[in-house]
Amino acid sequence: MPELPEVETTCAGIAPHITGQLLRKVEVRDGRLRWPIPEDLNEIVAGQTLVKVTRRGKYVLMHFQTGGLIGHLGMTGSMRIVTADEPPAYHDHFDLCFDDCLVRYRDPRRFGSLLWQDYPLEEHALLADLGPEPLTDDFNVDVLHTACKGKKQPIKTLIMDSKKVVGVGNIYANEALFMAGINPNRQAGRVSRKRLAVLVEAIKQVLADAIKQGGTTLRNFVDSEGNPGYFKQQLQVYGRTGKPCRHCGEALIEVRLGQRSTVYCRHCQR
DNA sequence: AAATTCTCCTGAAGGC
DNA sequence: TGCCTTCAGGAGAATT
Repeated sequence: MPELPEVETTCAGIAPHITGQLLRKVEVRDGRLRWPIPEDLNEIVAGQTLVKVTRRGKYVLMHFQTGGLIGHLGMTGSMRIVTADEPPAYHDHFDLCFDDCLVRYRDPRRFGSLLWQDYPLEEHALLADLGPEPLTDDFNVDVLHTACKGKKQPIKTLIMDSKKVVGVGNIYANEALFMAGINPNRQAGRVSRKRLAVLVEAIKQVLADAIKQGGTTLRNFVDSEGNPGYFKQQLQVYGRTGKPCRHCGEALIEVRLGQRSTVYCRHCQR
């Protein structure tokens, strides 16, 4: 499942191949994604030149002349560069056909999306209310402290709320909370400012480390097979229910928070 | 207003 | 071996 680091890796992987190129056509084989791919998308964007590729949260933004494509990889989406003679496989739902190559989108569970927005892109409903980027200075202890003030919701669900901060998925939320020594169940408003500062740094570090990992698996990513980057990194808690905490040895426990599996150490995380 | 639950989907994994 | 059920989860929508 693509998390922010995988999206970052995807953007970095496709950008050099398509930046400055003319988009000839959007070839949609199955437009039934999270939201249907707009019927008139090809009419709008075909013939426009790609100016740049950026990322906002987990959204891939392809900036053209009059607006941009807003892509999301959902749970199982991937974008890779292929040549025009490569036949599409099952679940390859659309191609962005540029002059020299195609961006081929594959997504078995179809939780992803492809939408269009005229400039300015941030006016799109999906982008308008997003919180700060976690790896910039816009995400800091002041912002998080304000967001947590008076909140009774668990700290874990708060940091996974894209209106508070973008790009913190379930895996990295688990890992960051372990790194910060904070119990995922703890009410957000009852985490001290000092500990929130530690959490901010943990989130930044976990994501930055994963981007480094993602960078190392870029080739796999483009090749097709290969595990996503986070499988290669040393996960401390996610997927380790019942196994010994790497700090104290106590068995890690799992609970459900907001329908998401939450793993933590009762001893190390308060 | 805030917090929780539901929803989309398919492939993998587990049970018998 | 095969069929069934359960689970995973991003994140907006719906509900409490």
